[in-house]
Amino acid sequence: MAKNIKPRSEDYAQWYLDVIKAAQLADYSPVRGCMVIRPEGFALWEGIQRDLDRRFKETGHVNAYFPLLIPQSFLAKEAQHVEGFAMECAIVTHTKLEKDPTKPGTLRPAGPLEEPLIIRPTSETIIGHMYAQWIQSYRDLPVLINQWCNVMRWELRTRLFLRTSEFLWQEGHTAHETAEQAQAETLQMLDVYADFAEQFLAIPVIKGYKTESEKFPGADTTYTIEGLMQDGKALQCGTSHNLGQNFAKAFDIKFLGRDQQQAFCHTTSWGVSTRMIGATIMAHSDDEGLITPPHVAPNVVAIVPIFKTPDEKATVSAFIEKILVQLVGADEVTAAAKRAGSDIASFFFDKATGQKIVVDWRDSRPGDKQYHWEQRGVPFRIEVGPRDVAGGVFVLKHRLDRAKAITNLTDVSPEWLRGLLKDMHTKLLDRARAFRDANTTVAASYDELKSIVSDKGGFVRCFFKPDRAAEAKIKEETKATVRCVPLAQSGQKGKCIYSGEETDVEVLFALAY
RNA sequence: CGGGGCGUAGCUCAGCUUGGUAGAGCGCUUGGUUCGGGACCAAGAGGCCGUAGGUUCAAAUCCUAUCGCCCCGACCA
Repeated sequence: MAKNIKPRSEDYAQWYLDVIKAAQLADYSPVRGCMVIRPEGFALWEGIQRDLDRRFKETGHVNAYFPLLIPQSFLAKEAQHVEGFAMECAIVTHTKLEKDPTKPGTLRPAGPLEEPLIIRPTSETIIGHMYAQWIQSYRDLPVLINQWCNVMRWELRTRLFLRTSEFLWQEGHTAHETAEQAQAETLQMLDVYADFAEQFLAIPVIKGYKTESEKFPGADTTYTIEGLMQDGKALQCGTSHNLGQNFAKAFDIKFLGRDQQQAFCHTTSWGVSTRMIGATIMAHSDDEGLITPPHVAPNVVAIVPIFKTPDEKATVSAFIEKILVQLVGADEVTAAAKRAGSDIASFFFDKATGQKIVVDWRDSRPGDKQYHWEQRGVPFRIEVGPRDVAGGVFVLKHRLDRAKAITNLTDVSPEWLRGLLKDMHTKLLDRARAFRDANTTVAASYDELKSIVSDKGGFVRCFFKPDRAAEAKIKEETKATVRCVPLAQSGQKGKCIYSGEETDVEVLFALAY
């Protein structure tokens, strides 16, 4: 058992932090609410970027970059937007520092700006401003741009990856000729996100739309993918907004239409953030530490040699080289030998994704190394000792179920490993889906909702007529919120658990991060 | 911003009540014995006790101020 990780059953929040610390994914920074993403954690983000970016390109989008700083006045142009973000904006008010004569050794701001700048909490406003200049005619549409960047929201309470003051994300911003096109784009990107979450990170998600009280400030409709974490709390994993003509009107994004009339564009925006890393951790990991879904894992296999004498080391090393040649090819083994490196040798298993196989030659005990790679979530470990070499086999250890399998060297090939990785992905997704389904409960009354939320947790599915006041009251009484109105509706009618009125709307309630 | 708690070695903390030469465990370095799931022994490096005042012969310890952090709530991807 891991001695540096608190079990989930004892303290789920501490477990989450322990897993991050043990896997060295992130660290606290000197600035409150901000985190340092360490190499192991950033590798996960790079994996997410790689796969999502491909999906964006495949759906016709291109990347661009807009500035970090936004004129303060921009934020005021869209009424709902101000309401939503004004409270959490960091503001730049000065252009330089100068020595403070009243306090020797300290600096003070100088050169006040005429108009303060805000650090983007999201970029609808500045992008809207630019789109207004770029779009003149229906021939300029659609505009399909994404940007990868950081944003800042001065959060009151922060948690590594799940909610930090500064976070990394991508934000797609599109402009369309018609409402139908904007709606199609919004739903298309929701599908992209859902498919990405399930097929890349093995996180099953529910597609739905947000109620009025939960939607993005300035959107007509906010769609969401909602995941369920192992403690029974929901996590919003990504959002796709149909902004209607709200921002087009606020930023004057107009075009001359096919009918020779000026018209406002219909715009969308959609994003996922480093929160996805938090979701991945919480959806899959166990009391032994991180479990990395195979597609995002920077290292897919860690090889641990076992030896005592120099002779044994030579024997084991030669055998490991055979394994490597069969997995990555002789050329890559040669190339890797030339790369400057530490005692941990690494070999590209897949050059397209950058995923590697590592061999841990560090001077420490095999047990230490097992824990080391296990806690970092490496999908598979291979153990090679003198006894194995004698039999032409090695020990394969599965991170997911911690199973051991004696494996013949002759079975090893890239297809063999790809099969293992694919199988692990399927098992992870199935396990998470089974958990989600087992923790989705139907409630027929408000009392049932209350008892499920407080006793069992998870998603509570029920008939509910979305209503701002009712939702506020329910949140006050149960802390649960409407996570979404699932797109998959039964089509039946029932009584709203709160008002008792007949409705055909079914929603999911849950406690949320 | 309300309510709690805490600032002492890289980390987790003891010492403070009742002032008197700075401590432990983990981690780190070196050497040896080890090595198939977190080894052991020995030696060693590492601290303006958050910061600034005050009381005192003497302050990590008492007093005052200040800064910062963590937890619980309100806000949120």
